[in-house]
Amino acid sequence: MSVRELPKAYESKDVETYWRKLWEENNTFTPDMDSDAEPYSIVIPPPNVTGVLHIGHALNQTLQDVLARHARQKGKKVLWVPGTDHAGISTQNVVERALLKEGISRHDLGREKFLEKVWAWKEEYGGRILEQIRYLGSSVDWTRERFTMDENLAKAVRKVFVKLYQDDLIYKGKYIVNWCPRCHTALADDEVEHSPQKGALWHVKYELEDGSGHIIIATSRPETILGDSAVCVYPDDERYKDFVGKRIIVPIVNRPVPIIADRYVDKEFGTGALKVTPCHDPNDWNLGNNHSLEFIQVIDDKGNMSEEAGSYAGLTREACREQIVKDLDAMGVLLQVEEIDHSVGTCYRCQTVIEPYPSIQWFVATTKLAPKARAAVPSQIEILPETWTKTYYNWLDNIRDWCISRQLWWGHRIPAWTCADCEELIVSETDPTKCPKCGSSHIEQDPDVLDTWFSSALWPFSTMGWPENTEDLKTFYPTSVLVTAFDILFFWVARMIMMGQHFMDEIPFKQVYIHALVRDQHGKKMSKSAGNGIDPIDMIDKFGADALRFTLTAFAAMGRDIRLSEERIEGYRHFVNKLWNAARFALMNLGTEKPKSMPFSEVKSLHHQWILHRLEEVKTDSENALNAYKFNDMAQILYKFLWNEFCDWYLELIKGDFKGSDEQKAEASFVLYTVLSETLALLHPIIPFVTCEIWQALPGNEGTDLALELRPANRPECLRPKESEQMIYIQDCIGTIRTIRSELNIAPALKLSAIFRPDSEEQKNILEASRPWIMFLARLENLVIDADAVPPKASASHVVQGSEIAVILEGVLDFNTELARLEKELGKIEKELNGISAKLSNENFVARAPEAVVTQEKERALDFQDKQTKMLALQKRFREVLE
RNA sequence: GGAUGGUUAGCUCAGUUGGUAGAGCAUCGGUUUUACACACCGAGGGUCGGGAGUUCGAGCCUCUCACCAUCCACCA
Repeated sequence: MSVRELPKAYESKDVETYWRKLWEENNTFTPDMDSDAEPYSIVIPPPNVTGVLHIGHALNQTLQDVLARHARQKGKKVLWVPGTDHAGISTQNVVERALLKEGISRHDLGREKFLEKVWAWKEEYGGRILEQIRYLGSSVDWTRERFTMDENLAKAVRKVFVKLYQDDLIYKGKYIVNWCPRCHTALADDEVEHSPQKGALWHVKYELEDGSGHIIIATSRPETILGDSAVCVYPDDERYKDFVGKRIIVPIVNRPVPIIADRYVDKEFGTGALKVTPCHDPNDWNLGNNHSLEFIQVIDDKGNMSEEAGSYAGLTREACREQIVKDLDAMGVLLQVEEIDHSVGTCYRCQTVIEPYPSIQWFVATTKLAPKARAAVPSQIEILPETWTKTYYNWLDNIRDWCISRQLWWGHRIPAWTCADCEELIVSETDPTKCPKCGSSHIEQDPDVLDTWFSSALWPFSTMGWPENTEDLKTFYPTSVLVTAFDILFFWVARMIMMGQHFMDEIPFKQVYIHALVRDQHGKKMSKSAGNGIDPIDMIDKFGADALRFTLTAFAAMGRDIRLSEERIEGYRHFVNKLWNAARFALMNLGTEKPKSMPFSEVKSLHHQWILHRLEEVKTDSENALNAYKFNDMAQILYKFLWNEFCDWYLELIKGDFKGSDEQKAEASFVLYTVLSETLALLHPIIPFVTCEIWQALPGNEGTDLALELRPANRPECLRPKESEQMIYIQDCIGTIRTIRSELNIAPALKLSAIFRPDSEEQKNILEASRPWIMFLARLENLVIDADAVPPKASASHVVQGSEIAVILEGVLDFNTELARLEKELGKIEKELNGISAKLSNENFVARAPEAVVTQEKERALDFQDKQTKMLALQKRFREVLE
């Protein structure tokens, strides 16, 4: 590779394409298994194979990449596993919809043909989201790409299922489950989303069979009246006490049913009497079992009224409700319609209203696995931010068994068979050919597949080759950290912990970092349907991947959601460009030779000492920030250093050096090269493309890849707090003159004269040494440094750290303006002094505050008094000019 | 109903054992100072949601109220 020169403007597109290709062709991010380095591993939260990269993925990817690249820089053996999830319902829906456009349903094709179609779809479009992840520059190991339906992962799934079954942790049974009539499958409790909706309570009169009275029942689902098999009241309820044990007539169907009593009923709600429909409500299901009631199923698997519904059979549940309400009204038993707000469960994939539906399903006894998973936090697994720990506990403490069977075709088919002859249930890792009990070959595999999250729960070890005891597994399990959003804490994180504990005898990750959800400017969750989404690919096209990455990193404060807008990304594009131009400036001055290195102890000039000192601080601070997962702090520390210190001051200060002596040039070249190189390395985890591009353009780096370089080591000998303070003093002096210029509206081109009156010998020396900088940066033509100098009356002055700075204004401007400025400044000082003296005159403060605080306040008071005295003198002098 | 987070400059947000309120963007004024107008120099702008308490001292700790989010549970 030859040296590639930096064009005048940063062109993200070409640069990103170049490096992406290079990294992939060289397998740059495939770990060296022979190395003895400390392992560091992350598994990607596998996005749905149907997915399109959204901004949340981009955040998730960026943070993981920052961690992975940083770990690599620390010399660790890093593995970051990429892959996708087969996403049962979503994918099946997508393919079904596509087929429907051709007028074909999956039933027309049959299971086998349909699955072929899904696989074909996956081959064609399933790589899309990984393709998009590539655009972000994620340093994953592409040679280890996984899919939850890969052969080996399927093997893992079967082994896990069989083992859990043998351990009595998987069981099969008939239960009322959440059923999506549109997707035509069961859903787990946490796959049901509750959304508030306007509804009604219909008050319906039920007559007692013996004619001795009636009970008014309030129901929000009148269509289920058809399936009523009891009326339930609270045991001691005065209103209904005498009715318990009698029979009551269900209207419409005229069915006599028992009146039962159960503490489950809430006396306060509605009329305090509950109609019981065991087949269509989970609570009623329990009542039905406990009280041995009749189970009458009036709604079928498609959400339509069944044969049991008599004349209503065939109607949709919505149409039936309408009709029944009319009929009840006609019969005169509908007494009242009360509007209510309640929440309705909907399918998290298609938003169809969930129907509680009794059916035979498979369950994982998560109630038994939960206590151990709970105990792992925080002793073995640290959840960050810590506040999520409580949420995690809360969920596990209230967990119910996990329904894992789905009535879909796309997914891991349940490895269970039933013998048609003897009804033996066979659960096996390998496909059986005959019944082990009766020897019959008439065996049928269970038609259901497993919940997508079942295979996802195995992801940390299945991707590494389990159940084989592979090198990957030995080296990289448990993984170092899991980075994810909180919305899948339950779906995924908790279940991975359970499975890891059960099958690996070890937790799957040591830390869980929960990052923010990305919202729009108004705090709304970004979504395609709301139309407020920011497409990361668009942003990359417009501003570059680095700009997007830096933005996301800078916004990733712990425990807070991110409100993102395009302007923010554009803003950080400026930062990338700033870095680019700083590098161009450096290259211009450095030439083509790598500067000759020198011992840092021989770096004598104040500005070099200062920037090297600051670089050390930045190394430490940014590292500490990242170790604490304070990504935003890390980004900000680097941003400010690069822009406000390196560019705004250091590059300006060395302009003179490059016009100066050979010695000056050599020193400046060496320090500039060092600081730029190391800053690039520090920034690299956040903005890999631009830093790599600049790096390879630096003399001596031809053909090298910054992604493979170690993080610059600390150099304690470069820490020079004292010299750093001195540099800041010089900056303050220059700033003061600039402020005077600006406030008095002095043309920038006009060169001025100034008198500095240092407060000490030390200050004098510093000022003398910095004379060229002050003259250049403050645009002076004449500078006197002398404690005894007397500034002319016509001058504007200011006090910096005890030294007076006077800008001579001889015939330059309006003196009233300067007087006004002085007065304003004096006002500020007085306000400060009042505050401090109020404190110091407070006996309690002096007596009780720590001595250091009191001393500090006293010193501040002295400083301000000194400043005040000097400025009052100036004011006086100035007034004399005006007279 | 239970829980969590938030309320700080016009906007988006930092603020680490309580000790001088910060940044970026936006605004305003000025600038062809040979890396960068995606820039440079400078300025203005906050009774830290309301109230009470603890303390010498509160953006930070306690209580309370309000509003905005979010999660969990759910009543027929």
